[in-house]
Amino acid sequence: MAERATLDSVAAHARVSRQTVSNALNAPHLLHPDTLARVQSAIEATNYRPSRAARSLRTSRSQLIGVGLPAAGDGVNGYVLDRFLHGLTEASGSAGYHVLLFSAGGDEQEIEAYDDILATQSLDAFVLTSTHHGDRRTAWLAERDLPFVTFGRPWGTSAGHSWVDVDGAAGTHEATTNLIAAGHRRIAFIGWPDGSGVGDDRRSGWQSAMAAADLPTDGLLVQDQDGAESGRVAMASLLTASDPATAVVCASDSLALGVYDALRQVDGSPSSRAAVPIVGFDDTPVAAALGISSLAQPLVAAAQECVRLLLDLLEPGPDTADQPAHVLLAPRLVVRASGAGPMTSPTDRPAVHVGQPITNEEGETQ
Amino acid sequence: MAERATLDSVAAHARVSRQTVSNALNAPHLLHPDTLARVQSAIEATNYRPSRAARSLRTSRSQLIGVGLPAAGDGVNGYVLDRFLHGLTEASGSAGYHVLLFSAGGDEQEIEAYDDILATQSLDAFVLTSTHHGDRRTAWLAERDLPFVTFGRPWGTSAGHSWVDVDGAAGTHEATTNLIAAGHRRIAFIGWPDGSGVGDDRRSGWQSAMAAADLPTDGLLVQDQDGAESGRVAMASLLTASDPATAVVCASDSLALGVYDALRQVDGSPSSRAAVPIVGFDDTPVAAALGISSLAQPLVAAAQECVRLLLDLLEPGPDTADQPAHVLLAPRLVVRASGAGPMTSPTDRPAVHVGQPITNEEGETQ
DNA sequence: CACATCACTTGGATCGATCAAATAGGTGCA
DNA sequence: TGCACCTATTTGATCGATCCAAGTGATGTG
Repeated sequence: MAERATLDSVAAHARVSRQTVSNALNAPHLLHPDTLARVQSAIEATNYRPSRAARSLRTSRSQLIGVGLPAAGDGVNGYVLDRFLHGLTEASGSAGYHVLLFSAGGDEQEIEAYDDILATQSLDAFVLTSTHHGDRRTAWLAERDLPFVTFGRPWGTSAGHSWVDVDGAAGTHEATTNLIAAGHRRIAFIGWPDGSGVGDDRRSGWQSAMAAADLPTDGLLVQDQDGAESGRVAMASLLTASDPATAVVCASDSLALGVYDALRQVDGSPSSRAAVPIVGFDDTPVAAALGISSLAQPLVAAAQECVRLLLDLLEPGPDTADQPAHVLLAPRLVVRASGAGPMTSPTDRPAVHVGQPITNEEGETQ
Repeated sequence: MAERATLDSVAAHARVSRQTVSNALNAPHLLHPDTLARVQSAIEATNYRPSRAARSLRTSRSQLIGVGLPAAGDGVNGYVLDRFLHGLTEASGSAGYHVLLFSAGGDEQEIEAYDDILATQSLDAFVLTSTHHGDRRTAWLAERDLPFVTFGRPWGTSAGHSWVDVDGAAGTHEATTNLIAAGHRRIAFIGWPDGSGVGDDRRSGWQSAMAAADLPTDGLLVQDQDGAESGRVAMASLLTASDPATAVVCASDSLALGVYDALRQVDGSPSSRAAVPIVGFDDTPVAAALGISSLAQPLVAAAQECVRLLLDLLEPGPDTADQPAHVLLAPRLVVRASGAGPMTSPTDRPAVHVGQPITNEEGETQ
């Protein structure tokens, strides 16, 4: 294996000076076409690639973007994070950047990591996930003029920075409207306790859709911590009500899984599953496996937007706005349940009442 | 905000030379205790941290470890990868390293990324996941003497490199033995088609446990691609057999989910769930949510081992072995199902027999 | 013909750390 | 006294890129 090629070795090979080779890469318009061609073939021949360390030292830019991994189980679930990281890696890669991970057990610990990174000048920018009320990280970063973008709105605080987020309310609104169009009137929402920005947002979409159709929501809202067990309990209570729900929108796939389970408990026949349509959130493999409808976050697109906004900060062009930008993406409703049309109508199929294990063979009509 | 502290500025502050400050960090034993203390307080006062770029340029080490993100849905699932990345970030962080992501759509694309990284000298080492038969990546890296560790055995090829893996066979063996001890005799295994190293490994543990107890396995093995639907179909066929299974061990939680669903279809009452104990693999949130037993991979420990082996390669000590090291970790059996003892005995609860009109596909037995 | 202009190319200094070798000061031993 | 030796610290060179200012011809212009 030959020695690593350097700027000098390439220059010698092409019979030009160091700087000319450098220009061939960074400012090709300065070179005479013939020279450029000669240098490029020399670069090719020696398989030259500029040393990241040297370039970084001189330019004080590392071409690295940091992402704090949220503590497991906190906020974003593994599947969502995984896909987001994928998108981020791809998008930043094609812009010449790489993604660096650092662990972030909590705000303070994460800030400590920022401090270290700032001092060692090892990162150009940050992407924050799992924004929440009273997030101290954004203020810390803003104070020091470090470029960053958050995936998630700055709940509570005013937005002094750029962010990208998925419009949860629009998603649940669409899902609910869809169910209403299919004839449902008693559509329940199972979500999280008030106070979590994301949860409140998702709930509000359901509320607005119900309000827009003049449908009452009394007895249709259940709020509990995330998890299948919560969904199970919630669904059980919704079914025993005097005027039970005929469809359910959930703030997460975990809750949806619980709901699915509760419905199976009432009636195990496969066809009746669709009788009470369920809509989850995040479109995880679980939803796909069980045939539950779900709202898919456009994670790759979100990641691309994050990178785009970061690049605006890192390499501002002439037409780059000075104001921080905000991007809100709509989730996509993935309709599954019984492979039929948008949502099953309750007029076609009787609503499930508890106590009587309805054996409904109806099957996949329509 | 003050200027970034450099080696020189700290030296001036402590009234010593550059090199002395450098030694205070890298070779403290060379300094006089008094000098050391003086320098350290100067470092403290100026919040000095060595520039990564400069250090990297001089030492030609980046303190970065690369991890190729496997294409989504391929091999490792998001949850497992997430936890592994967490562990890796933590473990390498405490060793002074950071984790860099790069996308890897396939072997070739990944190798291209290696080439780039090699040329720019931007990474010190690699961690590979999702090793498979005929993996070209390891050979490529080994040829060029690049330090790397795989999380996953080198299936098929001989092991010329260090690796860490989870002993799937030991896990399924333990689970099966446990079920046998609880009185089960007809224990099925639902896995993947022959040829995938991981799948074959997990199957073999069940086989050896059955053999050790002199139990026949005829009609108890079903192999199909991963996914809940496969599990559902497999379980349906197992139940309709003349001598049906009373317990099931699965190669994945996805399959286990399908099995769970198929059992609910037969009998929806909650207590009967435990009648046919299910054991999944990976201990994902789905298993936890549904109360399915599962084999948890010690991902944090695996990540720590990966880092330890990498450090042996990167910073060999006097007592470091020259031979590549292999670490095999045992998964942990997480028993859930009905909160009772290890596994439910079939004598306590009647096994589920079918007889109902279930239309079965007669599927891939063998 | 001198001089400014333009297109292209070059050499020197620099980023901030580490490596290698040299220096200053003390101690031991002949 | 003289020389070797050890400790503690300093000086100069270097890693490989980019920035900056200066240098070379060729051409156009008054």
